[in-house]
Amino acid sequence: MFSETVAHRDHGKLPVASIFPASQNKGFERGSLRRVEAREHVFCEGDPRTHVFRVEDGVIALSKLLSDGRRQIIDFAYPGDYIGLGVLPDHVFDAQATCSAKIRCLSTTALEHEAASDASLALKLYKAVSAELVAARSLLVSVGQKTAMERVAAFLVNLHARNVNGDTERDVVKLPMRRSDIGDMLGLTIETVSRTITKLRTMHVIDVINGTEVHVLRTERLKELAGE
Amino acid sequence: MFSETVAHRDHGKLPVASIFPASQNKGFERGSLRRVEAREHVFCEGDPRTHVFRVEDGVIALSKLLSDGRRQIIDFAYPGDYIGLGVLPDHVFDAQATCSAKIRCLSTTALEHEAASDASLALKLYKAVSAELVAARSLLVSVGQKTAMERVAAFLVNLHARNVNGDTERDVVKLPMRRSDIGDMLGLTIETVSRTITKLRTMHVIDVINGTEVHVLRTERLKELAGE
DNA sequence: CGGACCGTTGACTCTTGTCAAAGCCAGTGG
DNA sequence: CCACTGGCTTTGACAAGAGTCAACGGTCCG
Repeated sequence: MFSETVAHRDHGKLPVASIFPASQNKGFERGSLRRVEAREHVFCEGDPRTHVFRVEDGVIALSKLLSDGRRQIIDFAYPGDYIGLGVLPDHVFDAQATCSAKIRCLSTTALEHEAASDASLALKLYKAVSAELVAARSLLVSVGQKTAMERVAAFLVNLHARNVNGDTERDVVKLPMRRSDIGDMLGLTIETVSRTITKLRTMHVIDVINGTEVHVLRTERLKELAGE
Repeated sequence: MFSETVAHRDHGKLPVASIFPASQNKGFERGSLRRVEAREHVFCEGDPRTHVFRVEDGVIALSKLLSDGRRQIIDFAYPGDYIGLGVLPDHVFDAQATCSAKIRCLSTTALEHEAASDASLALKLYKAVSAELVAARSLLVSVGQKTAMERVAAFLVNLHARNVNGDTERDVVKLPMRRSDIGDMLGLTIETVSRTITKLRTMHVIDVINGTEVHVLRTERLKELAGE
């Protein structure tokens, strides 16, 4: 069913920043590593929330589905990000790899048990979720108020700011997801996403290689187009 | 003429809340009460985050502005809700009363100092922010994927579920905000909001008294229209 | 080579936005 | 008491941005 695609072997150093205190971790750092193929689900909405995951490699799309199949991607989780935090017993969204990925699995019960007596850990959870909240609201502003051009530009600026490539190729933004993923995140169709990217190309603001690698030619112009 | 047009961003007049000793502060219990007139700002984006507030009465709209004036309301805070939680030193959105309101002011520094050594308080913060995150993502799904009718219906269902009126008048939903506030939350214009509400009336799903009091006539139908 | 999948492009449709005018209600002042 | 004013909502006519449907093209892989 899932064909074996060739693994990325080139993943560089992983972000060390962890919400789990190294000094007193009860094995949190060593949760089992799991490989997830492109399009494979890590978990679905409604699944019991037995684990929290840290993305080690690849990208995980977090999404919610309507009954008729419409999908809203609420976040992309990149290496170093945690997914599945929260206080509810079940997951409230789907998590699905957009490309081949690796994730570390961490026990929810152990985490919560630890947090109940460790204020600094609880505060780290607080901060992690607060950061997610800021991101969600930022996306909400895009989707609620911006034009297609502004949304796509803001999306690219956002990816650009993450600087996933490290210092080399500062102005190259990889798009490790399909047009449909971008569209489902921005509340646009794949056709509109495609047309908008084409327009950015004709405006010489970006260049696109193989449809997946965006070269930002005019950063400031792109930021202007992102609409504040 | 002393009507409520006090306040375009008059946060310079923000009264300083009294700071209760941290030792007595079980996090959320104390703080001075402040009255906020309709349209008055509690704080603005960029203001130093010196206080967290609990809504005691009325409704506070939390919003973000684009440079050209477009506004996205990211949440309505009702009595019992907290506003201004987070980890950043400054506020990242505006908070503005949609109608006359009362709020309790709580010192940020006292709260954070307390939370640093009290895991249960820190966990409460974690849970409060997690709940905000769930709400923000739910709104994101509406704005990103739903039609105008579905958004308005979902908005009404959401208010209906809060059951602000207590047990009496279970199917009456007060709208203590303007059409422009609803529109800015749902990513619609006031005209579209108005037309959609009119359509719901002609469908006999709701009835509207004085434009501000919605009687839900067919709850199930309204939920269907909300699109899952 | 052929098929599956994805992205691009074009023609056309339609929901929602824009602009404009009228209605409604509350508060005010003659 | 009633006309006037201002803020907000409703309604209508029209425009436009994004969606829909369809065809084509490129790439990967068996």
